[in-house]
Formats: sequence, C-alpha cells, structure tokens
Amino acid sequence: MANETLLQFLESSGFISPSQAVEIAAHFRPKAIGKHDFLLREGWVSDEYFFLSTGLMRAFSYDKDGNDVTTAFYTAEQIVFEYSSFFRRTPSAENIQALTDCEGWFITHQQMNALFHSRNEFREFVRSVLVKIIASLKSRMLSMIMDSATERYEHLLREAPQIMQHAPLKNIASYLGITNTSLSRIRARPKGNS
Amino acid sequence: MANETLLQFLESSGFISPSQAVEIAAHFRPKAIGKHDFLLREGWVSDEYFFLSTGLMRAFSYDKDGNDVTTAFYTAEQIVFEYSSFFRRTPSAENIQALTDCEGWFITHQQMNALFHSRNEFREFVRSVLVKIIASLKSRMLSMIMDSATERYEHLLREAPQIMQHAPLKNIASYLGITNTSLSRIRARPKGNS
DNA sequence: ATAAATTATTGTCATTTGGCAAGTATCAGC
DNA sequence: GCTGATACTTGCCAAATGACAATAATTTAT
Repeated sequence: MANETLLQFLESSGFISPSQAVEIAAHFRPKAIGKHDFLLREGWVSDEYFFLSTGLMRAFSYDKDGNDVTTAFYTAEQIVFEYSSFFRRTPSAENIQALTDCEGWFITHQQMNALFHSRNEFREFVRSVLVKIIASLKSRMLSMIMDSATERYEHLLREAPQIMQHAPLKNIASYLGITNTSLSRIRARPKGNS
Repeated sequence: MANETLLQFLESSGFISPSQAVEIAAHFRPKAIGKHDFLLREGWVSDEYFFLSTGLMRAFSYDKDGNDVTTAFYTAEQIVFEYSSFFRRTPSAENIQALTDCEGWFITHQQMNALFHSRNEFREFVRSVLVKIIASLKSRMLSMIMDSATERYEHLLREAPQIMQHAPLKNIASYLGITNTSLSRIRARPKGNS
C-alpha cells in the first residue's frame, strides 16, 4: 500500500508543500481494517489520528432505548477519529466501525501532538481539519432544521452515492434522523413527487 | 470594564497558567455591542476572535424562503466568531447579532494567528475551543435525531435559562428546528404530560 | 445449497408537526 | 400615553412521520 493518497491529502489542505508532505507522511503507519471491524469502541480513548485512504466507515452510539444511531459516515480521503475523546483523552461515547474493507494511515495522539507543536504547517493543517469538521456539522444541522426528510435523503444521494451503495439503509435512516420505515417509503415514492 | 472574566476563561481551559493568561489577555481590546447591533453580517469576513464576557448573542441565516433561522446562541463566557469565515478568510453566510447589550474582548485574525504560532499554550487553547464547538454541535445534532421537539425545548430550558429569558420565542423555535406555532403549543401543554 | 438471522418493504392507524388565519399581547417610536 | 408594528397564542385541518406487525428480500453461517 503506497501513500500517494495521504501525500495528496496533506498537500490539498493548502498548507503543506510537497516536500513537507513527504516528511510528515513518513510518521504515518499503514493500517487495514476488515469489514465490520472496529477502529474505536465505546469506552476506549481514541488514540489514532487515522487517514482513511480507501473504504467506508461509520460512527454510531445508542439512544436511550438502546437503538443504534449512526452519527457519521466517513468516506475515503478523510481523517477518522473521535475528536472529543482524542483531544481530551476521555473515553469515547461512540463506536467507529468499517462498513467495507478499509485501508489507511495513522499516527498516535503523541505523534500528532509532537508534529502539531513542532511544525507550523502541520498545525495549520490540523486546524483546517477541525474547521472542516465544524463546517460539515453545521451544514448537516442546518439541513435538519430547514429541509424535509426527503430533501435530506436526496441530498445525501447526490453528494455521497458511495454511502448509499455500501451502507445498510437502517444506518442511513438513523443518520438522516428518521425511522427505517420512513426511509423505505421515501425511496418507494416516485421521485419528483410532492 | 476589567478583564477578570477573560483571564479566568483563558485559565479555565486548563492549558494556560495565570501569568501566561495576563500576557495573552493584554492583546485583547474591549468591545461593547448594543442590543440588536451586529458583530458580523452576512458577506463580511469574520475578523474578530471575540470573547463575550456579558450578554447574549445569536447567529442566524436565511432559508430558501427567506425565513430567519437561528443557528446558534452565545451566552456569556464563550468565544464568538464565525469559524469558517474566520479561518478560511471567506465571506460569512451568517449574521451574528446581540440580543442584549453585550461586552467583551477581541483580538483580530492576525493577532490570533501570531499567538497561535508563537505560544504552545495558546495553541492548545485554540484547539480546545474548536473541540468544544465540535462537541456541542454533535450533541445538538444527536438531540435533533433522538429527541422530540418537547424534549429539546425542555433541555434548553434546563441548560440555558438565560436564553429563554432574553431571546424572542421565534428565534428559539427556529434554533430547535420547529415552527413558532409548535413551540407555542409545547409551552402551553401542561408539563409532564405525554 | 440450506437454514437462520438480519434487513427491507408495506399495510394500518396513531401521533407529531406544520400551514394558515384570526385574535391577543407586547414592544418601540413618537 | 398612543399607535402601529411585531411577537405570541389558538383553532382548524392537512401533511409528514412514527409505531407495530406481517411479509418479502437479502445476507451470513454452516
């Protein structure tokens, strides 16, 4: 497994030059995760800053009735970790699981912190990753407020078809904030109908 | 206006010592915002990293029908800025407005970046602020998925009564993702009823 | 390949929430 | 204090979504 995608991801942030990317990427170690295996389990402290180069993952926790709720999907070329747990060194409330066979590269919390404090460009990179996470959470939040379930579904279909192809519908339903029954009906409804 | 609350806020992050807090706080300048005035308007680039020491603010934007949607409330002792706009130097999609007379302290983007790169402890502080924002967005997201409108309302009532006291109900309604009609009914409903 | 388990769809009906309009209360400016 | 504007409440009904249960389809394990 070569690390081209990692190099490209580091550079695409706009803060890291090609030669810096090579130096930084040298700290990352490869990691493969089989379908259905876990990157993180509830109660663990997230210790890996994981770049997903291929595959699909999801994060989930449980509601008060014990139902599994998907809180996030992670498609290729994203950093996957549990932000609160990782930075605060607290037990994670979430699980992160592979929906397909996955491959990627990781550094530990300690390595990440060392790079963060020693390299301006990596610092900017880390910050930009956090800002990107905030922006996507906000837009999902806004969508929950302003859009109907149907619109949210169609948006996901348009923006992330990989998810539709590989994730079970019940996971997609809870991610969209609806029941699987409703999702099933939305999908059955002839498209373009009001 | 003395800066004790700012000092205390910096220290309470756990990353900044009292003497460092004094040095860092020295860069902040005081700012007062009258009720209904704006800290940020749609289209501007957010350039102030603003610590709100007293008062209440809200962020809002507009949906496709032109309705005002409250995206966030900011109570005292929080950093107020538009994350994407501030860090990416792009025009803000949101407005940030004072709901009561407000006072606080700010540094510019440039000052913030200088401190971020020159001081380990401030760097950790900035990161912890971003992580806190992410955590609160996630818990609000989860609440949108798992809780009923009534539960979300009661939760807000419990966790942030200042908001209930000073924000118009229509702002609270859009923040909770419901219409003001529905909020009105929820409030009218005898509490504890199912 | 088969059986068991999981996942997805569909029917029926209840509940929640929304849309609109009328009426009431509150607030801001003069 | 008046007056107009804005905000809030309430009634009526419609639309969206959920709950539960019965299939149907698909996946997984053997």
